[in-house]
Amino acid sequence: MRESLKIFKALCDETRLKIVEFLLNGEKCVCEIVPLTGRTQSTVSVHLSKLENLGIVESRKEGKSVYYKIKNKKVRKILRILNDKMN
Amino acid sequence: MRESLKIFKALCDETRLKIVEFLLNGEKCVCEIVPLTGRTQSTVSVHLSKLENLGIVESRKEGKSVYYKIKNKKVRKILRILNDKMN
DNA sequence: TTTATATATTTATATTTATCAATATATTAA
DNA sequence: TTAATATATTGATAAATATAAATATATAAA
Repeated sequence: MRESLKIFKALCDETRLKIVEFLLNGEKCVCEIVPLTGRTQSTVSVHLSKLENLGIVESRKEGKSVYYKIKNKKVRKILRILNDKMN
Repeated sequence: MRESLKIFKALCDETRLKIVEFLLNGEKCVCEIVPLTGRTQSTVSVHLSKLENLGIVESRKEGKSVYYKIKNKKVRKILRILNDKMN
């Protein structure tokens, strides 16, 4: 699948978009991501897997916790443009 | 719905992405868009409606033909970034 | 007016998707 | 080792989606 289509498929769901926008602030623990979304832990885990499979985020394990961060640089650029009030 | 989510929902389907990328070259007639996609006329028409409802494109009628063009400026920017080979 | 053409709408269907509950796995603490 | 905690996986289900065929509508041509 083309990278651009991967990015759009990753971000076309409200829950995943919210997660990725949260990760714009830097690496976050799953335990922080779950309450942010208002979804169950299993649902969020599925979304994170999907984001990782699409190459949008990457994860790192530390003890019992798992941390996710944005991997794809174009995602940052795109979200910056979209969240900019100007133009 | 937020504009960013609208854009991602518009472009997360291969057929719609192909259509919108084609429209980057300027206004096009439906009769040109249909064969490009490899889908039936009715399917393409449904996709064009969806793109219009999401505020991504706009249409103009001229005789028996209908022409579509990109309306949302951010869509152009985003696709430019994604189709750029450089990082 | 009748016919042909371009596009839109409707209906049906198969596939994909988001979600949650339940369970599994891995790691740390007791 | 056992219990507690964090995250992932699985299975079930309801909702959304993409698609095509059939039909409707609008316009132009004969």
